[in-house]
Order: sequence, then C-alpha cells, then structure tokens
Amino acid sequence: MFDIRAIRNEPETFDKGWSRRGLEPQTPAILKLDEDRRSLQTSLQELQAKRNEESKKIGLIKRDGGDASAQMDAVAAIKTQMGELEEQERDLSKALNDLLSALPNLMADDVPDGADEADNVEIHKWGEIKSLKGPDHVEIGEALGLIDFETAAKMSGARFTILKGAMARMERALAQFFLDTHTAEHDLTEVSPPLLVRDNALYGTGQLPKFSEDQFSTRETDHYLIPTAEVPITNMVAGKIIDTETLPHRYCAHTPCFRSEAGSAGKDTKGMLRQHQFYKVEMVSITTADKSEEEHERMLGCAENVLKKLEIPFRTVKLCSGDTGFGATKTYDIEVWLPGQETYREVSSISNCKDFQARRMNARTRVKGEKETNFVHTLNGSGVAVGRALIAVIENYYDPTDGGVFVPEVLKPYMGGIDKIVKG
RNA sequence: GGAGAGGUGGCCGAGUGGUUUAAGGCGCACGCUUGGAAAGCGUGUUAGGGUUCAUAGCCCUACGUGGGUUCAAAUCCCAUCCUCUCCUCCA
Repeated sequence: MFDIRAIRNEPETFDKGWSRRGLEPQTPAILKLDEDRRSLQTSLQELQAKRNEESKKIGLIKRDGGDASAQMDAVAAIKTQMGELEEQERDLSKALNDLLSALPNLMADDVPDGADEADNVEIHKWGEIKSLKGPDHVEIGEALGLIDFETAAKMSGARFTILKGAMARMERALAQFFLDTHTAEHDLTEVSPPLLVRDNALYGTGQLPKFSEDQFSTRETDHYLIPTAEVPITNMVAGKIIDTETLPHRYCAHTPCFRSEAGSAGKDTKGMLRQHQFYKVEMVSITTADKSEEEHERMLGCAENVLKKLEIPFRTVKLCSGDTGFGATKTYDIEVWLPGQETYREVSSISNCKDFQARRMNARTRVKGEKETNFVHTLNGSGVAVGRALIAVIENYYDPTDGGVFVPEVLKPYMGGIDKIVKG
C-alpha cells in the first residue's frame, strides 16, 4: 500500500517505478479518484458539521420543554442530502482502495532492469562444486527406497512426496540445524505460529487480493493455509505501535508451506522441487526505516551461513525488476548447485519490503515519549527451504560407489551419529 | 457443539437516546513548590482524515468490526470477530 500524499506530491516517481514492472501509468486514475473523493468528503463534512450543530438545538429545545418539530424537519432535510454523498464517497473510496491494493511495491534504485530470471545479476559464488553432474534426487532416493512419489500421488495427487526412514529424519535434521543455528548464532527468536490464517493476514503481507488463486483455503471456515511463515510472523506486528528502542525484532520459524502452484503447470513436475506442501525455515525482521537495508544484508548473511556450514556450493543473485516479487523493493535469491539438474536452483529468497506491508497492516513504531509514529520496515527471507536443501544434500553428497548419501558433518548430531544413508 | 457474561483512551473504570466536548482514577509529560526529592497543587496527555502556505485555527470520523433504526447512538436492533465462565468433546 502507498502513501496517497506521496503519490499526490510526486506522481512521476510512482509511474516511473511501476513502469519498471511493465505497468502503464497509474497515477492519472489514482489522482482523479483521490481528488473526487476529497472534494466529496469536504462537502460531506460540511453537511455533517451543520447537522451536528442543528441536532444539538433539538436537544436543548426538548430539555426546555419546547416544541422541536420544525427543527427536526430541518435536520431531516440535511440528512437526505447526506445520504447520496455518503454513498458516492463510499464507492470512490472503495475504487481507490481496490486500485491501490493491487499495485506492486516500488523497487530500490539498485535493482537491475530485466524481464525474467535470466536477467538476474550474480553477486557472488561460494563453495567448490565437487560433482558437476550426477543422478538427481529422484533417482537416488527411489533407489534407496526412501523417497516415494507414487504412493503419495495415490492419496494426494501430483506434487506430494513421502519420505521414509533416514530420509525423513534428514529432513527433520535440516530443520533443527537451521533453527538451532539461527537462534544460537544469529540471535533470532524462534516462533511457532498458526498455519491457518484469515484473509486480512494475507492482505497485510500482500498475497491478497491479487494472488488468491495461489492459496489453499479451508472449505468450512474461510481460513487460508499459509504459503510461507512470513504471513503469520509478519502479522504479529499488525495494528501495533512498537517502542522504537525494542527494534529490531528478529524471528525465525519452521513451518509447512502450502501453495497451489496455479501458474506453474508443467514446470518442475518431476521430483520434490516444486510441491504443494513443503517445509521451510523462515526469517522475519521488523526494523526502523533507517536500518532496513543493513538488516537485509544481515539476513542474507544468516541464510548463506547455514549453507556454508552444510558445505553446499551456492551462488547469490540480485533479482532483476521483472523477477522481483509484488511486495519487495529488493530481493536476493540464494541458489544451490544441483548436480542432477546441472544448474543452480533457488533455496532462499530474501526481500526488503520496507513500509509496503507495514502500511497494509498498520504496523508502526514510536520513540518513547514522542508523539510521531512511523511505519516499520518488514523483511523476510528463507533460512532456508528445507525440502530443497534436502535435494541439495542428496545430490551433492551422493556416493556413486554404492548409491548412498553421506551425512553432512553438521547434521550428524541430529542423525543419531550415522555417517551415511545407505540402502537398508 | 450447548448455555451465559463481556469488549469504552497507554492502563483501570463510569456511562441504557440529547449540556459526553467520554466522568473519575492510575500512569506519563511539563510547570509551581524544594537545598534536592517525595507529597501536594496546576496544566497537559488517543488515532485517522479534511481544509490550509501552515507545525496555527476550524471541522469530520472513530467507544472490537460491519450494517441498520433515529432529527440525534458508547447507549436501541442485526450480523460478525475476540475474550472469559460453565457444560460437551478432545490431542
């Protein structure tokens, strides 16, 4: 959401910003609605003031035992006038609001122009690629008898997976390792949030109203299944005024994520790369405006650190304008090397939304003792996607001599001390 | 799922149709007082919006949320959300 006054003051900035996302100039329509609404509001308020004033006289006349019927008729006439204006005002407000809530955030100046992921800019690479090419996780997992897509499909359809034995445990181990690292080394506070939320929460983080077809929802109760823990965690500050000195607030959570993948038919159909349900450890930071860029870099460091400890080669890219998400001003993706695909694939996406979400959910901060409030800045990032990290471990730690998968050093404490997953 | 109670400012809490411009208290801020403090006294203390050169003034809106009744709603009606108590169920 946007500050309508900022749009009034510098419409060119907004149109220029939106044009980077391929949108036609939006401000003429916005400003027209805004102007109409305000002039209507002004006349409506004048009528309201008049009504209040005249109404009070009725009270006074009645208190003194007089006959107020003439005065009552006069006020009734004002009210008739107001009715129409109220309706028009409501329609205009709704139209303006609908328009604004469907518009994406403006991007940071240093976001490169580009159409799609091919135009993303690599920032750096880390790690040594040991196997350039190899079997993919489907082949490895099925041969070990520990990943089962067929059985999952029978009960749930496509894009679901069953993990068994040491593979199920490794998924859990990754999540524990991520959480322990973030809480112990990165000073994030662990959260266990609701997995079902109402529409207003999704509106706050920007998935609604525009992306409703990407969400799963419950038939009986009008809940949505969270597509990421970003939704419930960020919404923890909705409607609040936070003491500035307590910021930043840094959280992480391990949750399942549910996505309909409505627009992805035919994409990544093989394996567990793109699922309707997957686990992810998510990080969220709430900061003041002057600290959010610094926090963004810090968050990137947190995500990269867990991959370094896992010793999985990755590269970090800055998303171009065409690939940057709806609510973000700037996004870094971290991509891990997958020998099975002979390419890098995303395991983490880290975004600074600045005040975009905060405005939608009315999340503010105030310095103690001062009167002025400001919107907080919100940031979110995967730290990291558990399912995809598991794929990376399987493919990068594969042992061609026996078809097994070595256990990364940092996961051993979580794996009952075993060194390797082998066919049982 | 059944029965009931309730949601008022930062907090507590009064208020069942019109001098509510939301009493009173606590807290907080400032001032007076003091050698300094406490106590006491005084003043102030919500948010969003419109108008405006304006941070001045004036005005509008908001008593969980959304509708409605009325000349007039914190107060009456309907819906909805949330909290609490009891029963039922349950990991």
